[in-house]
Amino acid sequence: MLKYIDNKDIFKECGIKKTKQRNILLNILKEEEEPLTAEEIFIKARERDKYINLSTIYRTLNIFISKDIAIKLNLEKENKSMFQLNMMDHQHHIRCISCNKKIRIDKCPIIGYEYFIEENTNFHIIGHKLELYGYCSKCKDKKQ
Amino acid sequence: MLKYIDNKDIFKECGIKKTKQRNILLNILKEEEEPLTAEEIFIKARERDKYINLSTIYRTLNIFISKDIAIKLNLEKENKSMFQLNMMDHQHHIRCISCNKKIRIDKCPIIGYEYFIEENTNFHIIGHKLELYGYCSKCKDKKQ
DNA sequence: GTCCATGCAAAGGCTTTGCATTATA
DNA sequence: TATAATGCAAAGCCTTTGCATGGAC
Repeated sequence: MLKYIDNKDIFKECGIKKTKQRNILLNILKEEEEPLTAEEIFIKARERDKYINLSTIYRTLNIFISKDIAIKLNLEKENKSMFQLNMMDHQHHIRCISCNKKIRIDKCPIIGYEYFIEENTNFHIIGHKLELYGYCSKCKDKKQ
Repeated sequence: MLKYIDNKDIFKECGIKKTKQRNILLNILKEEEEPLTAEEIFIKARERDKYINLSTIYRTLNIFISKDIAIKLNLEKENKSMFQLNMMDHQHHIRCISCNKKIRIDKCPIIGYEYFIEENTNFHIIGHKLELYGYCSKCKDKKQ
């Protein structure tokens, strides 16, 4: 899991430079269980670097997302995005009900929604199972 | 299902006035299977009313959402919201793994995501099953 | 006739971008 | 030293809001 890998190695693996700002932001994401808005991240970052700029936050988060270090969530009630460390161990699949082909879905739509549901139901959510099903591209064509 | 209920009755039930603009917008949502951005709705609406304004679109959609006529989706890749007729027949539950209590989740996090997955996988999605589980508020407290 | 809805224009809020400066490899 | 990252300010885009006008009940 990303959380336990050294920042230096993560940056190296992604081919991006290690900077003080990126280090701070990655630490914040690692420390935080829940998704954060850019502004919340900004506030936390300012506690560690008095001069870090909001545009650096956004630029860095976008790089993290493109490198799959982080994921971006858009909760329904919010009109701002939330960001979270990419929990890479979490996987879902979509299954073809005709030929049984399976493909992996690499982004879980429920992360972030769990958080939203927790707020609304007062449940503490431990996990979920999601199964999507339909017709794969080949079987879809055959049907027509 | 909302789709087959007369607009006039929907407005009456919600206690809002029937206007030409609201009628047009509700028809657009009823006709469309897929979620639309405010701008897409605006363009379609302009074909039916040359003078309808974007702010009316947003205002009306927000009213529709507050009345549960429509739902708002925030897909991860987009930074704008998408809107869709509320398919009220679709339900999920969250289950307490301690006392087995179940509560209904009234908004499905997968609607809209199916659409996104279809684009990325070329599947034609027929449906999905989602099960969330955790500890309800009472059992959560007992544990502590 | 009253109150709510609309159009228009302007403002608000989140996010991105251009450019000069600074820091990394 | 060359290249990439940052800070700052400004712009961009989506969405909301104030206000006068128009329309529904």
